[in-house]
Amino acid sequence: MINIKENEQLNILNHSCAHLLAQAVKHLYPNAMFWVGPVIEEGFYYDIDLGEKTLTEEDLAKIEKEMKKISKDGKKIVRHELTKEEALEKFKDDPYKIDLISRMNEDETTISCYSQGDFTDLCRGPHVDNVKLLKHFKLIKFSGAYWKGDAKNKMLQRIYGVCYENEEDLLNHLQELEEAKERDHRKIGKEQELYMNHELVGAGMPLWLPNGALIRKQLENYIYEKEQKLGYEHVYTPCVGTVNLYKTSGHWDHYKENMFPMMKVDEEEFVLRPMNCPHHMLIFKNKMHSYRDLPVRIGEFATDFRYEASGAVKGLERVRCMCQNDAHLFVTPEQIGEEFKKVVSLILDVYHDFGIKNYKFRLSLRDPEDKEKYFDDDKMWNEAETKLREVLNDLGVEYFEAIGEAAFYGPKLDVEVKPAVGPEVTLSTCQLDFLLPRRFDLSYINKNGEKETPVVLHRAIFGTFDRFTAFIIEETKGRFPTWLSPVQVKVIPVNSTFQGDYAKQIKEYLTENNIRADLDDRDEKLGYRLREAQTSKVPYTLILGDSEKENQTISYRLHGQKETTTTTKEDFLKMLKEEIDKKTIR
RNA sequence: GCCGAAAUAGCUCAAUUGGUAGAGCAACUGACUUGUAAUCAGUAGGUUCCGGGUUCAAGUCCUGGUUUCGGCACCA
Repeated sequence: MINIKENEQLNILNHSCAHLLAQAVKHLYPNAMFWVGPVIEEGFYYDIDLGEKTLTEEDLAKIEKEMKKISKDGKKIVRHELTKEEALEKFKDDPYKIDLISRMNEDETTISCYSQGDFTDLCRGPHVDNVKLLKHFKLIKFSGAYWKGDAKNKMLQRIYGVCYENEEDLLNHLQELEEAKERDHRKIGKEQELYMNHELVGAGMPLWLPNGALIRKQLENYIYEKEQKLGYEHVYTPCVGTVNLYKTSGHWDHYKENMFPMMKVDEEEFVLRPMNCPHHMLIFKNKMHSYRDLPVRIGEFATDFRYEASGAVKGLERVRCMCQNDAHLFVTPEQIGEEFKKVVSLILDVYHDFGIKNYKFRLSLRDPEDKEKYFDDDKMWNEAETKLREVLNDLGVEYFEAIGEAAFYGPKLDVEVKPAVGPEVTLSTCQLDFLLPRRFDLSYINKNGEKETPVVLHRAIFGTFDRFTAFIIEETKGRFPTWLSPVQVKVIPVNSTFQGDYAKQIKEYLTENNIRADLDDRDEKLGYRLREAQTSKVPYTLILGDSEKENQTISYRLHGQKETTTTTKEDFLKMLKEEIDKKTIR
């Protein structure tokens, strides 16, 4: 999909279209007041105060119609400058504009406006020079949005739209939106019986069905092997902990609102755990460590519970019960760089295996002004942030910095990906932490026989298995690579009466050799069963008839292909095994 | 949590102003015995998300809740 924001022509077009939208809204709702109408990757939006009025689908259609009408009228778009005083006078009844005008810098003497026909709006521009150039647009959706993005403020109404230079591009865009819906993991999750939800279980509490559970198990095995080879030690720890555990870690003060509420048993207070760091800290503390032992890498596939806002839960992507691919790395200060590098390399390695290409590294830093949110120790923060930058620059990894996105205990590197539908999410993360080891009074003995506090790296390569599975469903559009497919081979006898035994025999042969094979010897036409094998996206379909039986061969067809290849069962198995071992992406 | 919308058979969806809840696919039964993307016929399947209300009458209207969807806010 084209990034409209980064395409100069489309950027101007879409921003101009936002003004056209505002003008149309003003015609239909004269009391409407306007906040801002920026261009975003997928088009534009405008935040509008419509007073008591809330929009409907029909309203959207009306607005669009009015926009077409204004466009046809073909008024010129004219830029003019106002002094601050003139602007304040002109928009004196509009608190939103006054807010914008009052933000003018000291050195700015005038503020620019754009007028088109009967409509004028503050704007830096640039714009196209006539509304008639805005022809190929579509209003996509509308919703509430907080003024200035702050939940404490009033909610305005936001209308999203998109504009292109020609009808073909617009239609392409709309078609891409439709196609994105087709690969939404929630749709495929239902079609392929990967997971389900039930209102009795609760929102954000997915139940993994056999097919989904199988995929997840493969992912677990895959990353477990990788981590073992890299010197990780895996543990199991309880999903419930005392409140004191989280008071010790400091999480209680920062996140108790987002935890499932405390439960009291006799005189003890417990919570469902929202993360595993405290447990792993205590495991480290369980014995003395020499600097020679470090890094110590404690890994766990750990189930956590977070009380995500009701409006935030989404399929497998944002849930209230999740399983983290978690690990805590205990290192000496000198080892930070090297160990951080290893984590980034592991991320790159895994993404390569899965063929993941569209991702962004985000260096999440604290907002130094926000003393509330972040642990207050400037030296620690500066040290940590410098260290991460150093390593990233050293590795030559492209990244962007995000102020105010850090964890309360330290900066982090996040990997952002875009799901089929909805905003970007974090997949992998690696966080630097000087605080937690101190709070748990962790130590190791250094070269000089002195106690020293280790530094901790929190990291999750898959993030959570839930979210990673969601992502991989969308990446593959439900056409999983053979090693991940719940069913790898569908065995179909041409006629179940005549070749059924042979098919059964082949199916058994594959099953005994650890291939997930399914026999479809139903009394249905071959075409019907083949069609079903194709639509269910099974990687390999075996077709066994009289000629295969006589020659003791098998004929197979790869998903999405018409051609059939005939070979022996031994050669077929060998080929399959090789493909599965290599974890080849189809 | 906030602003909207939605919830009907296992799935995808119908049901006019409030007036007998239907279809396709799937399932089951039978016939057909099949060589590369849907054989035919029949059967069964519903407290219309859950409470409460209005009405002679509610899938439809009102109301409280749950879940889902589109955004916003949040995301250790």
